[in-house]
Amino acid sequence: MGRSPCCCHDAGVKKGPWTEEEDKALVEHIQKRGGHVGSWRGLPKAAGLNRCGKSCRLRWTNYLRPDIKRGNFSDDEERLIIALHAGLGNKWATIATHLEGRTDNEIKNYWNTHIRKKLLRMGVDPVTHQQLPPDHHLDGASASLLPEALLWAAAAARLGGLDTGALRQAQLLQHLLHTIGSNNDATNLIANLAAANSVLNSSSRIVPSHLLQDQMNMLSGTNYLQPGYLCNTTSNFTEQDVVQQQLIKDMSPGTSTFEAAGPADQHCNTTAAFAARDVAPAVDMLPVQEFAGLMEPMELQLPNLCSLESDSFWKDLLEDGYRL
DNA sequence: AATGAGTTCAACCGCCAAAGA
DNA sequence: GTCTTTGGCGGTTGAACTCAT
Repeated sequence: MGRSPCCCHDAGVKKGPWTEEEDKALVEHIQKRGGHVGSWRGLPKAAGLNRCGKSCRLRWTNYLRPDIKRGNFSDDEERLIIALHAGLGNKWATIATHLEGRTDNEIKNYWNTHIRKKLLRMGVDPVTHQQLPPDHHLDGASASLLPEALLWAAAAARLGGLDTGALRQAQLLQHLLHTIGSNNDATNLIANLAAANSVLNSSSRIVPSHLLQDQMNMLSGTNYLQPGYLCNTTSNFTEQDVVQQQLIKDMSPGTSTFEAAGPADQHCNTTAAFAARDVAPAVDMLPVQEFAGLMEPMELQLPNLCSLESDSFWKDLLEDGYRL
């Protein structure tokens, strides 16, 4: 025999919205035990609640826990959710572990009510993160792996046990991905990916050659990196981004390539400007030299580059990518 | 002010893997 | 080793709220 049946099936157990009194009883009970719940099944009786243990757990984890952050999602949080969802899919609990004080339920709700609609308005499939065809009818093959997800997986596999140098490489790669996301020229993108591979660490490449080839094959048959996908996705918060604030300072107003960029890209603010100036060299330029020149000033700014995330964040994210 | 449509989000439902008996 | 429960997860619902007419 196993354990006794779950209380959830008991008749007379209250359901629906929680009252203030119930909240108070639950919080006081858990606090009395030093924040340790023990058995959720036994909790309602011990706390004097006519509720199912499962309902108590949900109420505590999604609403009453003291470390839950209230209020609107910040722009950084929104960007992080999109990036994590691109790699992890609907794994809300895993995504929630990367957003301090946010619950999986809250993130799921925010995705379904805000981000999902936003992406659809932009013509981006919120499931695959690929651009929808003009008629918005997806074919089955469009659910292929993302370039970003593939790169993350490759980076994670490559890094294994993280050290400072490897972490730095990952940060640079992350920034590169963000930058090239606003570039509409697949040829230049491939050239710069190859360059990045060479420059980041010539003795220990982040992106294995065969995966880079996969990227090239994928990009040649996809419209994922259409103008403004990532930069439009993030267009309402990149102004606050530390990296881009730095880039604004670096930009000279009369830079010809910036002025030559289309209105849509200019709308994408500094990310597009950065891409137009530095990451989209003519095909006949030497990509390695171009990229080396690009990375040099960035490396000096590294302490600010990923101010949003801690080292453990990156380690966790890379491990998630590896498990994909 | 009344009403209906649209939106939000707390809570529930059902499934599954892990663990206990 | 098998059966059963528990805890956790993702999907879904519906009451409350907001907005437009």
